[in-house]
Amino acid sequence: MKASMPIFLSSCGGLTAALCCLRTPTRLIGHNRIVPPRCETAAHSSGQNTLFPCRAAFRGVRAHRSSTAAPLCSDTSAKTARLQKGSRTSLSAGGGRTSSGASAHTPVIITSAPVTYAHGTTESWRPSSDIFPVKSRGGEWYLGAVSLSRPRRIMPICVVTDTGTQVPTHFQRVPIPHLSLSSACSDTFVKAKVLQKFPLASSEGDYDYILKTVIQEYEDQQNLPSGHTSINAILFGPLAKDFSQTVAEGDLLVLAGFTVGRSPTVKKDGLHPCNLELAGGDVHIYVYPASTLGPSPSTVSTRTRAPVTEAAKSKYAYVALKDLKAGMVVNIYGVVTFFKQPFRTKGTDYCSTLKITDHSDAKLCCSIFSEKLENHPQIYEIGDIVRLHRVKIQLFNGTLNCITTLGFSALTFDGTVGSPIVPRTSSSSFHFCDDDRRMVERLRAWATGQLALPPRSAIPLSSVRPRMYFDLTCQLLAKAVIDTCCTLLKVWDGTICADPLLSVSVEPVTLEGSLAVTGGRHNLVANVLVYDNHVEVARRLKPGSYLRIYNLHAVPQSAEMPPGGGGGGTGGAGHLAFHLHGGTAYGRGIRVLPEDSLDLQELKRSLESLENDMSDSSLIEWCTPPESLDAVPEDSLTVLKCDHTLERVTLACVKKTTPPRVFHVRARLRSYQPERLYQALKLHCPKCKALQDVPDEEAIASLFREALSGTGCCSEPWAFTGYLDSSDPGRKISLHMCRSVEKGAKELVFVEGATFEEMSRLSVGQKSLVPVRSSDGRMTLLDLSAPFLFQGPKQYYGCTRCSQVNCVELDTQEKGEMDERRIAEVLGVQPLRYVFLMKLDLQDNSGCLDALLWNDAESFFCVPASDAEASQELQDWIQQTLDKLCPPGGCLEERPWLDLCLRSYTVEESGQRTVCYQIFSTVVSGADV
DNA sequence: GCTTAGGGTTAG
Repeated sequence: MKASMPIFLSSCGGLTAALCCLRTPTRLIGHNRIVPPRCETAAHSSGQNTLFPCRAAFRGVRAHRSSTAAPLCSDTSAKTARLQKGSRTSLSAGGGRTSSGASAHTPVIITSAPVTYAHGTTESWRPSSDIFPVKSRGGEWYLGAVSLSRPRRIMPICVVTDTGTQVPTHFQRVPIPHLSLSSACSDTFVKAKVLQKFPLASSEGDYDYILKTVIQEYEDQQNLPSGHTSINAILFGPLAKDFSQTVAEGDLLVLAGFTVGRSPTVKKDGLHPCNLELAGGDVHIYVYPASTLGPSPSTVSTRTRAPVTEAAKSKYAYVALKDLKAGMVVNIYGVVTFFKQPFRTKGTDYCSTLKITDHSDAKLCCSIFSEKLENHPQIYEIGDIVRLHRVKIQLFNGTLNCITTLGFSALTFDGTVGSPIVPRTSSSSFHFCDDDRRMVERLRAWATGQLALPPRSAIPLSSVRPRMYFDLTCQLLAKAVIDTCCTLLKVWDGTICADPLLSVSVEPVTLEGSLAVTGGRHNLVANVLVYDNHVEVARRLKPGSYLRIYNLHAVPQSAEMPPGGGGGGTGGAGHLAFHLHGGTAYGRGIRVLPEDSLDLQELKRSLESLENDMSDSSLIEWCTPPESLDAVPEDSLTVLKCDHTLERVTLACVKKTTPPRVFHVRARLRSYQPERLYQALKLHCPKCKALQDVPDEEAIASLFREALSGTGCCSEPWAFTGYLDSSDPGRKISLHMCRSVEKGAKELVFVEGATFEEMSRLSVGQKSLVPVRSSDGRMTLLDLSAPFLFQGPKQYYGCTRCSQVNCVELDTQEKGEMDERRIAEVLGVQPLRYVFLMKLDLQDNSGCLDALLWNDAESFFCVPASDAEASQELQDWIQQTLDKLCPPGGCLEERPWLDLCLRSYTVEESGQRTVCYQIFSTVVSGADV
């Protein structure tokens, strides 16, 4: 006898069995087990630290991406000459420029290096259409055909003198921090200032010349995204030569037609991990000479901006701290020995408290008042050097201190000997000269020899011990408001704490940011609880930014926390939580460190070595905002039905996280198993979790034939028995009705002596037929590998393990109809449930992933599996659906996108843990209408 | 125009 050996689905099983079953649907697999997800409803309920990336973290990004074609320059005054709408520039061969519009509407750009043709040129022209295409229409510049002529050598570098010029509206600006290896470069541009231009170099490769330049995102946007704002751009060939001749440091560029490559110097220069490569005819560069630019945009810190004036001698006098007297208004220099980040006073201002000393060995406490945070000195650590202008010396409690007076300003410098002397300031205009440089160097050198100066207190997470107070330099990954006086910050610094870290989970919707970049690695993420006055600062922090948190307290948990309690914290005794207590004692506070801060070097090294350990894609994950996925214009063929709002992530991101988790992904269906639908239909025992194939008809027919031999008389007290002629001469088919027929169970008929084919024919239009055989004078069911119940076209199976059938004794007290469940119960049969089980091979731009379609498969197709089993029409419908999701023969790029809700979970089999994924809460479009 | 703070651990 051919019997189905089931696959078992229980709490200790594995995925492989199910997949085996998919691959070899008619072969029977025994005693393997599959784990259904332990966490059926909420991935974060397991107590693990789970994160659901929140859209809010990228709000700024989206806002930016939607605003295409921002004016290149803010000056769009009426003096800007423009072409009339629809007009076209043409230039005569004989000399003077002619235009279909008035001369007042002549474009004032146009250059083709090495000779620049600018507004008012007397160069002679003739029509040509093969030159750098520029067209002005409605006041905007387009890349399109234009008839300018007499090009000598036409290169795609344009010097723009019209400050109202705009880029074509279909071009989209990409902020440099958002560039990644996977960036789509067509119809995009970057807008950046030339920080550094290296000398033109000759090259032996495909190009004769090569030139490197460092450009920086042009800071004219509110909420400039965090990340690397400076990037290397490499120009090749004639372009490099022209760039060398045309462009100067300080110029503003608009670059289009570039490609993005990996920067080989990222470790050395600490700039963007990618570089821009510019070669060939697709490249277009608009150059806005520094002289034509207005004042620098003011929305972003100008900490690295070059001073406006630089002279050898200072026009300011600085007083040594030992020479200060009460009542003086002075300019001073000092080395910071204590400081508090600006905090709100009871008055109108923020106050920074600092204590400084200098080579005269005097000490001075300073109170800096300003209602603008940017006017406060940007002090990152003890040892920094400050220059304070116009402070008033006063006596308080017998000691001198100083406070700000009108005209106060501050510069801050890193205190490390030998490091670049770059003043930190928000002021666009400040005086800085060689005297200042010498003063900073002198104070640095002096401070280095001062043992009395307090040590710097920033340490990595790996050095943190329980109960310590310390300063942490870190990157903010995500944050969540806990209540009005507490905010949670999830941070990391790339090092692993020796003590286990407390894990704090919060409602997914409240979390802003993403932990995806950590790849789900344990003990990397510190949970910082920020209290009281620091909540205001925390509210302004953007995930991805770099922070220094001062006087952070490592607090070991005293006892095991109750599951789900205590604000979602999990972890046993000794797990470290980090508290930034209220108040400003010991300089407690938070400071955002700029991307290019020297103070971030160690952190970046740690994060870099982590990244090297992880796949390259992790970098791309971090650099690529999820909005790039949103940009996919196609509609999805599936619809999410879940009630949670999750940031959509890539499949690579899904694979990097630790289960259990829930994700939203958008992917294409590369293939699916099994290929034949009937093989996807399984029988599942809800009791023992066994999963088995639906027996094929031949096997069932064989069971029925075997049962014929046992036919004989039995002594069941049937209420009624009728007989039918069978297809075999002499064989009768008995139809028994039990005594309960008198009570209403009349549609339950026991059929003895029928073949499977006869049984199938008999069941047409019948409510409930149960095939039986006689054994030792008693009536019993057939082997449970055959259906135990026929209802019209539907056939029901029982679990051979869990059913307890002896003889059929149907002396029930039933009244009315019995459904299949009740019939099974009365017969002692544990019914099996029809289920779908498929493996979908998904792919997106980041990679591929196998996901099971199982528990939610019926709702995915909106077809009950038991109905599909009996309905050719429904099976055809499912097959057509699968053909739509994964058109046979088509290439992957042509396949539709599918929005999917995925859940990850772990299964354990033979001591091996495997991560599995299932599709949930997803419905094929139109299936549910 | 004046005031604010005036260092020195929360107690979650």
